[in-house]
Amino acid sequence: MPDSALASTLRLSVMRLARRMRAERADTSLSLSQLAALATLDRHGPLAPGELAAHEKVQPPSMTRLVASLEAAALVTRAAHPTDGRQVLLSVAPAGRALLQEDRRRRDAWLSGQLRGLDPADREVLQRAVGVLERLASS
Amino acid sequence: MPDSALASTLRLSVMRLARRMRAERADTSLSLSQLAALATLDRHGPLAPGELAAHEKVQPPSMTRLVASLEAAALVTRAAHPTDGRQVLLSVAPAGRALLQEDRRRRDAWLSGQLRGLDPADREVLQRAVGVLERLASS
DNA sequence: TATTGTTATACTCTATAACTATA
DNA sequence: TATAGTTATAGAGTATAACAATA
Repeated sequence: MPDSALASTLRLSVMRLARRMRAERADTSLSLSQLAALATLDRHGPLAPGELAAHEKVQPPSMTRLVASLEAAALVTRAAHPTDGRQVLLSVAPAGRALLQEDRRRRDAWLSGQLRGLDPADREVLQRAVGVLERLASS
Repeated sequence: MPDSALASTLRLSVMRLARRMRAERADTSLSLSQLAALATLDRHGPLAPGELAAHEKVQPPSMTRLVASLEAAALVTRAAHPTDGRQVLLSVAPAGRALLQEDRRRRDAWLSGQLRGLDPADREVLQRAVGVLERLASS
């Protein structure tokens, strides 16, 4: 199989699987943007709105609105910056952390179930492929 | 590696790679919705707007607007239904087909380039993983 | 004067509800 | 009366421009 054919089939299968997994969380009350911002805040620890906007590749005004909705849902809290009065520090509230864990658990539950239905040989193939996929994604 | 751990790492790598590939077509003038509708019309052949809306999982009024934009760009053409005066049949115009091919070519070009940079052993792993990913996506 | 964040406003995409034309 | 499609209108989500507060 030449690279071009492998590229086409790999692209299609990855895109389809991503779409399938995304569909598996259709019942969450948060939008993907809100969930992504919350997850980033959880990974990086407390961030200012501007920094969070930069991480999420949205403009500051968009992040203002996004954060306001997360705050209204009591998923993030805001605190004054210790030295710079202009800045604000956002943190994930306990309820936000719980929501993230629940969301991950639900998505992984579906995929885990699918994986259990595979031949051991197929699981072995996937396990070796994961590292390669990861390298492709970050290149 | 237990299924749950494989599930987590597989989910992350697939999602990241999908995002990376999507980013590789940021310069196309069409939105993802427009491109998807055009591709579906290309795959299935002539369809009525309502059928196309059902395929794309959007409501008919949304498809009306979507189709109008594709028509304005001369990417699809519309024809009267032979027997039912209420219906309309949409087809991909030559320019639409050319655009689809160009879009696929550009995305595969990026991925092909990445694949050429891999060890032969890694390509072998991917080749065997593609089938498994495809089965997961369609389950 | 520069920087951080917010408010005001507009655009895109999609939805539901109401309307028109044909069966 | 039922169906296919369109138009009218509204609600997310994100953008740019203008503004307020602090450094």
